Amino acid sequence: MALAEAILVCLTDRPMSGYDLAKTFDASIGFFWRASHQQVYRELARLRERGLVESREIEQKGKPNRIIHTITKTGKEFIQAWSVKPCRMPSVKDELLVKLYALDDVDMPALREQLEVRVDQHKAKMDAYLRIKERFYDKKTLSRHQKGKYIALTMGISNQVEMITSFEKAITMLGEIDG
Amino acid sequence: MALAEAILVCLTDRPMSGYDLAKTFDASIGFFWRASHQQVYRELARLRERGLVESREIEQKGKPNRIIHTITKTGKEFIQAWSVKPCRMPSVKDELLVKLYALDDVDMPALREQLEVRVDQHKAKMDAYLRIKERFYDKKTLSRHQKGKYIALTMGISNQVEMITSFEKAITMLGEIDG
DNA sequence: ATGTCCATGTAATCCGTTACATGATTAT
DNA sequence: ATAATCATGTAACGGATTACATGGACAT
Repeated sequence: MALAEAILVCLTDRPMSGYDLAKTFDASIGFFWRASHQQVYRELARLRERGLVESREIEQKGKPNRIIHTITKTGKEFIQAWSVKPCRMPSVKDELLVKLYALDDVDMPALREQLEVRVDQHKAKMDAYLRIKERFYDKKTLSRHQKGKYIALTMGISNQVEMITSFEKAITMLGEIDG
Repeated sequence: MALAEAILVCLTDRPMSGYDLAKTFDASIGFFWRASHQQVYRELARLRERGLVESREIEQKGKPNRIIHTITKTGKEFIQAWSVKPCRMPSVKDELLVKLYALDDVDMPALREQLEVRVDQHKAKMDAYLRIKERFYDKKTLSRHQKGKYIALTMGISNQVEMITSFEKAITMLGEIDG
């Protein structure tokens, strides 16, 4: 239920359209909270109803008009209040680990291939994060505003590294069983 | 959408009641796929309709009757087929990282406390995993059936370790900003 | 007395995914 | 020609969460 909050957080940075938001949920903040464009549009409608954002249409020629959403004072109070509330552990749901867990009843070559695909996916993510880190966050000049994003990104990177090494180790351990 | 599969995987181990399943989704397999007892009961009804499990009631005195679910031949074929299909990346949703990301608009002492709570939660999880590993999986005598669970558990542990160190690092980095 | 364990579920609501829908502009 | 980008959404479905509901046994 933190989609509302995540959207408001994005809007504290600058006013944005639903389209812009959908894109940032596919990158930057999307590394910690994913959402599709449909979810974003639906949630924006709700936020508007609750008075947490204000929206105005901007005419464009040759392109569809944009609807720019701005966080309201109530919206800012809302995220302040949210920030103090304790939050839950993220729920774990990893189908690949379920397959590993079920090793006995699973097609082994297929599983091994899926593990390798997974390693590659984590490598791709890691590369993407590293590129962003190098491009946008020069360690010497970090404003407080950037700092949080920098720390979160750093955690994202070390998390990917850990995933890569531990899936690779899993592949080795599998090899030992029937190799 | 892998709850059905996760339940079937549990039932390959031994026939179980919904209550038993709900408990294992709160431990063992629940480390990789969480589900509440309501979800389990609903999914069991569907699996029965699809002929993937068979259920029979067992009378008890002094306690409510148990309904024991057994995986059918069709059920076993179903998980074989599932095991070959590629699976998705787990979706990331971590409210605490969103708060870190939004550092500028957040109550700092509250955030720091939440980070510390989080470190403790990961430590508790790690301890729980380690205890299970020691109790049930003696490295020298691992059947193929145990092996997958052992590898998955090992990954769970190193994942927790990584979380602990990287959240601790985040706390240190936060301290540097205004300490 | 109070609470926890056993064991089953229903109902309501909310969140997430998939598919559908439009239509001009720009790049290959 | 074909596809991607910009920009907005709706509709249907399914998964997840929260609350409600029952009722005996047993421990503190």
